[in-house]
Amino acid sequence: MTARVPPDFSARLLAWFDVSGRHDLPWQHPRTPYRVWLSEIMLQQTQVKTAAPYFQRFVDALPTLRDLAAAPLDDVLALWSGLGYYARARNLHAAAKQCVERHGGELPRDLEALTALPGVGRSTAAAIASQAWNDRHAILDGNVKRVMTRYHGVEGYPGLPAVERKLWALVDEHVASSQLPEHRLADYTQAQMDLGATLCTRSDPACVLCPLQDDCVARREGRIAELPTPKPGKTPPQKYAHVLWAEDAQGRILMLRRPPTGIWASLWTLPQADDAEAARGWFDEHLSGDYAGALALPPIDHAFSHYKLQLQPLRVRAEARGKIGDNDDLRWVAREELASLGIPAPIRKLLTNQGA
DNA sequence: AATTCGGGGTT
DNA sequence: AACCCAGAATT
Repeated sequence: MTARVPPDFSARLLAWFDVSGRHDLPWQHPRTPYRVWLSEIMLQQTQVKTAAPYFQRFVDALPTLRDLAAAPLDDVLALWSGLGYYARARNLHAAAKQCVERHGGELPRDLEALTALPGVGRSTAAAIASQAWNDRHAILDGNVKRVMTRYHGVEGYPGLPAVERKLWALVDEHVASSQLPEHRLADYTQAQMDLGATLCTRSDPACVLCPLQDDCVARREGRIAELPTPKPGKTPPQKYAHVLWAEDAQGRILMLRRPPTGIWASLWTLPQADDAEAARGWFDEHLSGDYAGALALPPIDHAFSHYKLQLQPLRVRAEARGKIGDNDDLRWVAREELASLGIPAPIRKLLTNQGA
């Protein structure tokens, strides 16, 4: 299904971008490869409004790729704390080290080398190359998928491999257009994302303002509300766990670092157990105190994309039974120190809300 | 190629 | 509560 691309497609899009695009995003000034890369990683599955303050804080703390590579992982995770998808932070850190070792401390200007970096896939690599160096590569993120499915009337959930394959073919065809000047690939990439984010939105798109409205299939056929095809629904399983909020006489909280893989990898959390008995067992093994007098706090509901988790917090005064502190993955943490640790959002909320 | 992984915000 | 969001890694 090779769809025809009007010769003035990119010209119309760029003209719209010059007037109505976003030209003042934090990573655009200055637009260095490091800042472009960082922004692209932060913006994976994350809206601009959410990522922007994190970006500013991150580059203030770690202004260059070499700063990032030299920083402890805990510092990077702390800067990421609250942003979600923490594998992105670990991959970012690993990729920075890789750039120092293999690419002279710079991002490689090569699509394959970029894709070889952890956390960088085809679309992100193309976004970096086009935005940092105006190289001619097509991206396919959520915004572009939405624009393309509507403009070309592509049916089927865009996350399906077969549909995604069609969409890649389409965006490649668009970017190959001779009407797209060499020096405007960065703008072209940004224009598509801006169009998708600000105008061709999921619900109630502003078609009357769209530079592509005249030849948009969804618009012409009145199928704007049906495209892109929504994700097939499925009910995620409900899981339960208990978390132990143990506090010593000085008001410090016992926290542990999760393993480097799996959920909340490498983040600091409260000790967690599958059920009440296991929680009691963990307490008896590591702590002593008035477990019977523990306070059961209101349960926390947290949703992941593939399951739901309800956490039952139990707050208890305790002291260490053996030595705690000689193990780097389990230690007492003062409240003032919480801000500097990478902590999952629901746990941070629990510790902060129920404060002193 | 298909499946799995995964956190916060919005509606 | 369902759904969305500048996807990548794994199998």
